[in-house]
Amino acid sequence: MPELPEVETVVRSLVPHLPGRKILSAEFGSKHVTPGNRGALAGKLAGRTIRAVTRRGKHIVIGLDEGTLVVHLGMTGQLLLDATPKNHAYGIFHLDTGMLVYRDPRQFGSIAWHADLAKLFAKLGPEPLSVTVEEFAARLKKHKMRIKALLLNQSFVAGVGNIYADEILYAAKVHPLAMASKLSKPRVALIHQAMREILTMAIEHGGSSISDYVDAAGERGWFQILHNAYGREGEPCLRCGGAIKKILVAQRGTHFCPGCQKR
DNA sequence: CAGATCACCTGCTTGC
DNA sequence: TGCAAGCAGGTGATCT
Repeated sequence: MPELPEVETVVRSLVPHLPGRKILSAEFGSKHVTPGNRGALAGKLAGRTIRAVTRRGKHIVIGLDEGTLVVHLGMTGQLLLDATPKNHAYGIFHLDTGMLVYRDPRQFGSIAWHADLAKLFAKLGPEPLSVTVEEFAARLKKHKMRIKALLLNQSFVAGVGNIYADEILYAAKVHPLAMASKLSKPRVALIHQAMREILTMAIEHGGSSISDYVDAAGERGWFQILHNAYGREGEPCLRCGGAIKKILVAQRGTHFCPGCQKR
């Protein structure tokens, strides 16, 4: 589910509600989502006051009066405010008023407490909505990788996932298998601009709900209706009318238009 | 370093 | 209808 626009939407839906609230207690029920000593984690959180909720890449960063709670939604994670815990609720935070529930059927997400955020984020690339075109171009030059694989690499830019990588390359008319370091300056600028526009528009639409993504209030996003490439295999390209093709790049399903996207 | 392969886990869709 | 295979928004380990 969750790439930068979805995580940003979840964060924005939490910001009006969480800061100032106190975590009275917490319970965790998955050794995958919360590896290690789950009782110790609950102990770390009990009594803490939430100061702020922000985002870094695909991570939800919940600043506490002592340390930081970092939540990653993996593929199917949901952070729900004042929801009744249903199946797959592997994290429950009892607040002074209401509760916060973490659901994650596939358990690929993670919940952890960190004293040192700098260490956790040391290998993360820049934010795609903040990185300048100059820095973006300079970083591209350093990698002999396929552009699609590079966009997915969180140490290159933090937050782009499989849906938005496809949409960005479609908008920029760049073939997903193009070699990153060999892209011309104008094409790099097109990718950079497309990245900004697509992610910004997706945030404005509350992200993309393909199957189970919802924000903290349980609201679905609407950007999926504006997808031009992702999930449109065999359907006509909205620019040239040719069929959208699906191939495998970096082991991920990759949708593009062979007619408009050149290497 | 690039990148392929596999693994983690559940649930939904597809094909026989 | 039933069942097995395939696939899914992510990431990290391991091997070539």
